[in-house]
Amino acid sequence: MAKRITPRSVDYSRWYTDIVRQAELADYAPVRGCMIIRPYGYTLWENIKAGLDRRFKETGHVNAYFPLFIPMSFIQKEAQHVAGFSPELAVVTHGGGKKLEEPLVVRPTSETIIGHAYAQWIRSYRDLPLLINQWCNIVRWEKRTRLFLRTTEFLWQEGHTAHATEEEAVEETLRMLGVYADFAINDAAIPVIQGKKSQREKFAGAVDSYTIEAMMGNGWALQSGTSHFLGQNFAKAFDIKYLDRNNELQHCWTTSWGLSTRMVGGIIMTHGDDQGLILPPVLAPIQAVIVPIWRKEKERTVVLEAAERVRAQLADAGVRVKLDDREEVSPGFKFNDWEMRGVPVRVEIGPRDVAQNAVVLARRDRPGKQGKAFGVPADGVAEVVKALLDEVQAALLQRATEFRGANTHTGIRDYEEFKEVLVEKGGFLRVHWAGSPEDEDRIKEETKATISCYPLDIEEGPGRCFYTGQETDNIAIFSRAY
RNA sequence: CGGGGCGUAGCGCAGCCAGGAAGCGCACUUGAAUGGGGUUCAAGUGGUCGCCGGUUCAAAUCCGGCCGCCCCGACCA
Repeated sequence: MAKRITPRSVDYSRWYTDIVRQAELADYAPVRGCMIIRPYGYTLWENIKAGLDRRFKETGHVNAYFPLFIPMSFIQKEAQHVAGFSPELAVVTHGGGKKLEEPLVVRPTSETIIGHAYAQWIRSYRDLPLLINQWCNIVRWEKRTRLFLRTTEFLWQEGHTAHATEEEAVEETLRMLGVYADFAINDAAIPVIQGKKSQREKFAGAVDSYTIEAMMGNGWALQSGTSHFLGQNFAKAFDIKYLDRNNELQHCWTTSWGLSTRMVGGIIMTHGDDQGLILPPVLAPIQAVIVPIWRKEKERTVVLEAAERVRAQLADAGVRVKLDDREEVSPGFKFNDWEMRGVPVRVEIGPRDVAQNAVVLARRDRPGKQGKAFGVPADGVAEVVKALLDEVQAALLQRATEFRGANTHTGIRDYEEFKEVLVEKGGFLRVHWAGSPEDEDRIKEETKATISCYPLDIEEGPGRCFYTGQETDNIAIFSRAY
């Protein structure tokens, strides 16, 4: 078996691509920048969807579907929006063999077409708030693409809400940011920082953009979900108005928030190691895999019977389990194969185990013998496995949190030190910041680092900006970013 | 869109400079033995050499054009 993963230390991008291809998450499509999401990768996405969708419903949102095609004129109604998205639009100019009167944009996001609908649906304050989400595909003509992280077409959800007051809309924006953070931390085991985007990095058309930022295994930041306070920008562009209690016509305040298949890339780069993928149990398509081991034909039968009993026991307990009864590959091969695919827990059953009515359990997050428990009684193994899955879930979050802590640098006093730390250590540089957008641009040009966010929770007191020397309360996190 | 690299079997590559029978490793198929950390042996299957054109008796190889992919930059979830 020649399947090998390029070690992270040799080439981090190749390591990433190797995992995506070899774990069969996705393949390149015949069209540039597009990907085929394979069943294993798609099941992971389905589990992400389930975790988010449940949270959306719990917070009062409902799902709907809006069209893929958006009239070009819609995109042009909001000045910032059109400026931001024009370069990456895919446009349909012909239909049914004829040139269209008005070109249709393949949705790069749906604020405009949803705004159009909201303008018709909303009449009175009694219609508010309007809380709708949609799951769909998106097309943005990106110059440079990478599987899951940035593809020409991707899958996501986009929530779009309309509110009577600014306060309510801001509250919604932050509530959904919190929902994303809760999902990332508890389901994906990815510690994230909730923060505000700099004006330079915010969504085209938003008043303020908020983000959950995660640290990848190479120290780079990944914006893993965003929530936008849109003010009245789109309400004004699309005439989304309501009559308030005093019978006065008011513009609505709107929000939008999205999380995409990029999250899959985040999971890979947060947890994976040189053996391959490591999936958090809550989201893993297969939570436990059973590898039977035998020598002789007689052993084969009893081992497979025992393995099947364990499989049934786990399945009944609600564990997503697979019995790998392939005969053409050796147990050793299967160990490596499932490790590469990131399955959190492996159950090994051989003749010796059957003899003592026991199994061997191995956890993916601890390689080799350290992660193995021998002689686990087969009766009641389901409870043990479930507890182990919880343990692995917690351990992944803890490890990622410690990694982020170890690679977050504070107390940087000046620009020289900033550059030195960035080059030598990388990771997040958490600094006092009072610079202008132009300063931000200059730093990006000189160091490639950007402001990944202004974190919302700040323990630091006032301090001196490392760049301008000004006294400030404001904290920024700089880093290289995807 | 600029810089670099690469297109030969499913994957990774050699062959090209110096034109003359399309090869190697892995994967795949079949059989046998094996099976507690990437098993071994044997026999097989599989190719419009990225595409189009040119030179030549003869092109994977030389010449011209085009296309695609990967990496690095400017732009972005």
